[in-house]
Amino acid sequence: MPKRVDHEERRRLIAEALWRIASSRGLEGASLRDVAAEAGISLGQLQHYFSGKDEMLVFALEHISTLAEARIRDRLLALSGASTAPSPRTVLRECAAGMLPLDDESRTGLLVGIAYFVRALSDERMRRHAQEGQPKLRAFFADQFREAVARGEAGSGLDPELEAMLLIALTDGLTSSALLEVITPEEAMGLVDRHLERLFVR
Amino acid sequence: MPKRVDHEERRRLIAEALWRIASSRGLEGASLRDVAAEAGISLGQLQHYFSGKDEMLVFALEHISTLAEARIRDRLLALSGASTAPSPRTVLRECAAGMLPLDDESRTGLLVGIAYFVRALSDERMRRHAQEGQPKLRAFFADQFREAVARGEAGSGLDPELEAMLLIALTDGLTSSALLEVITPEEAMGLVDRHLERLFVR
DNA sequence: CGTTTTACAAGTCGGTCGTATTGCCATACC
DNA sequence: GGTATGGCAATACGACCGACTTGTAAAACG
Repeated sequence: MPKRVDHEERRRLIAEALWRIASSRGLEGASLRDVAAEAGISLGQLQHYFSGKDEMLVFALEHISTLAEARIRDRLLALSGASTAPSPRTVLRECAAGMLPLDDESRTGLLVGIAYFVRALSDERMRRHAQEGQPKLRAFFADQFREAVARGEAGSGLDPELEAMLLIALTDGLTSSALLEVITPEEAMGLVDRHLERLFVR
Repeated sequence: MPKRVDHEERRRLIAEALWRIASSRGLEGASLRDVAAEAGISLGQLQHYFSGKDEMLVFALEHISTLAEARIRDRLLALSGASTAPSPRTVLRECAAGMLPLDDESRTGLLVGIAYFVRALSDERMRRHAQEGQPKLRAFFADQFREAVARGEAGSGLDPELEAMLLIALTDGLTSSALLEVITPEEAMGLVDRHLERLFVR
């Protein structure tokens, strides 16, 4: 055998090349040849690491959602490191911030996510993947709202599950507007704050 | 010349065939041949009515947004016909309902809209089109909120412009979730009601 | 040291895409 | 009634696409 190569590492490299293309030209506009060129490798080499286009797509999706999750997790860890037990409101704000296209990295990630979202709309198998992530996030948000109510930081008339869905939908919608440049990412964040301010007692 | 044909009528017919494909397979999956087949005509005939694919796409987009607008307008007219001067809250609720995928027609329209939205993300010219619609809707929503504040039906601390953006973003986000079948359209409508209930005084 | 296995390159294949070309038929007009 | 013209069909073209096959070099292993 020739030099031993870390397969996973190479696959990640290729996935990142795919993101760069998908975020600028869309997922449909990312051919195997384009991705290979973007990654600086040959088509043959790319095919050596993925059995087909579908496998590459799925791998890249799982990898990017893992990264996005980690990014938010880091954000939360940094938060709970500073003071003891951050308030639910702060946690929710920070999560929402992590879901908005506030920097180039998350912007790229969101564009890629939308490309997959579109495919999920007409692809049964992809839809399953896309549906999996949301309940987990919703449960986490709901927990935060529950905690807030328990602490008396939010009104008791507040339904944690419903508010979780509302906040997620709101963030998603603001993300769309921001990506379309109808509003700026900063305005989007301001609107999230506005929404949260209404939910939590002063 | 042979039999005279209503060009606009034919173009609309073709546009509707395009929607049916775009709503099930996405815009990228709609080739001229597919659209022609769906419309029950030959590729040559389709080409006779559109100078190229781009022109067909733009026409279909303008046509569908016109229809969606008319649908909501009808809804509002039916509303103001029943009683005198419907409350802003009712108007906003009805608009939001018109923007959600509550029936098959609006569902198809939204899927097509998303297909265009995606293209707009990476296509400068399409983005202009997409950006145009929102300010008008936002201004209308803001007017409703202003009216509500003036009538004393909503708290005076409410910023009409911000609330308009929030409601639009929320509706968009809920639409995405509903199309992905993470929530049902009825749940989406319920969440809009929940949001509106918080904004308006009881 | 020879064999096997891995990493990669290059080319080919059938298919589909948007577009352009060509031609025929039917009709309206001079 | 010839002819110009609009409606439409058929076909071809060049550029891609994803998948597959083949060839080659190099490193690990017996």
